[in-house]
Amino acid sequence: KSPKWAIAYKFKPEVKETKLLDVQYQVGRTGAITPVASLEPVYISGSTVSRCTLHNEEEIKRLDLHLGDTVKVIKSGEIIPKIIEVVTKLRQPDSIPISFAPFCPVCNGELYRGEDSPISYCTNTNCPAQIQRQLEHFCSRDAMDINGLGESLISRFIELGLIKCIQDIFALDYQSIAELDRLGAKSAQNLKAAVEESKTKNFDKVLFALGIRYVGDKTARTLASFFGNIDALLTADIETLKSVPDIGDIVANSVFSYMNNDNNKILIEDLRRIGLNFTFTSDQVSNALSSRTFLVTGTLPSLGRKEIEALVLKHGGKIVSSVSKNLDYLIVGDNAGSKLSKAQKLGSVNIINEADFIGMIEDN
DNA sequence: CCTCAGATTACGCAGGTTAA
DNA sequence: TTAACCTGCGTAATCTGAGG
Repeated sequence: KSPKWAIAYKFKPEVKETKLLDVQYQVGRTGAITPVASLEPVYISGSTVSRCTLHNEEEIKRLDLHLGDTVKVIKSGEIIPKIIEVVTKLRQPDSIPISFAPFCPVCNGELYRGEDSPISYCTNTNCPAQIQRQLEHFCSRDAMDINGLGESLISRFIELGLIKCIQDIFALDYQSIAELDRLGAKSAQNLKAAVEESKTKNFDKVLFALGIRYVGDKTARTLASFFGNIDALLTADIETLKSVPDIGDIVANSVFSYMNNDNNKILIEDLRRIGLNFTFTSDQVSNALSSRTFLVTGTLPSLGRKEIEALVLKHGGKIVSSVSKNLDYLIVGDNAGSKLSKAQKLGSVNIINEADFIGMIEDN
């Protein structure tokens, strides 16, 4: 068995030194506080790096970061910036050690960090940052896919008081939006069309969009197809939830408490009234790919990845998110990266192209 | 207890669209 | 033409849940 670093460092990464200018704290959808380093921009392996995640409090301690420190930076896998260490001999003697944010950087709410968790969470459920991230998640491509309503527009709409909660997305006043700076009649019309389009999304996307803790896109689909509709989920007890394949104690409890929270019940009823889809419609047309797993890497000649992934599901196959011995087929396009080399190394994965894949399903 | 995969959070680039 | 923004492509690190 090869050690982990053999995959991570296929090429010896380029190491550059730069300065730590600041540490900012981001608040995620779940309230997780993530420290991010602001760096003096430095050119490494083909692009300029100016920010770098520090993951959590322990990582800051491990590196023993001080403000203004000179740090060594690499791009892991040629993509993701990482601080590997501090050049301590260049440290100013009076420099201040970085201490983790004592409160939520956005709402000043108390932070909570569990006994054996390295991650701190903002405990204020009304934290504006959390609400903004929840809205972004709801509109995002893999959820309701409301084209045009991204990070910056959501932030503007919140500031203008146009949006306070998910329901408000469906009650926007497009005439006043058309008069906003840098928007116009065309933008407003596009946005309206995108919001309407989202009402046709299948139940699994809606369930994912709600942003229930531990329920990502795959778990959402599992739950949607098992229960079939929201009422079955709303009334499911813990035991029933745990009986679903791939659902264990923690996820079952997370779903149960979401479904039994009064605010969430109101949200679901409002969205149902607005016309969102709370019943799962199977779009499966054949069993040609049943019990086989697929993954796409690179850019395919004619189909987008989302299209391929939809086709796999339609024919009864399963999409996985990483290369492992459980992967049956890797569909490879141009500019494939580390997934291809990992699959070749494993040897057990069938490596195919778009045409091969089409061939597998075309008689159905 | 161990292994694997999913969930979450993160960064960079190219390219398209739209308003100004 | 340009600025601003979004989309859609690529990726890693970390933690943690699920299940053998």
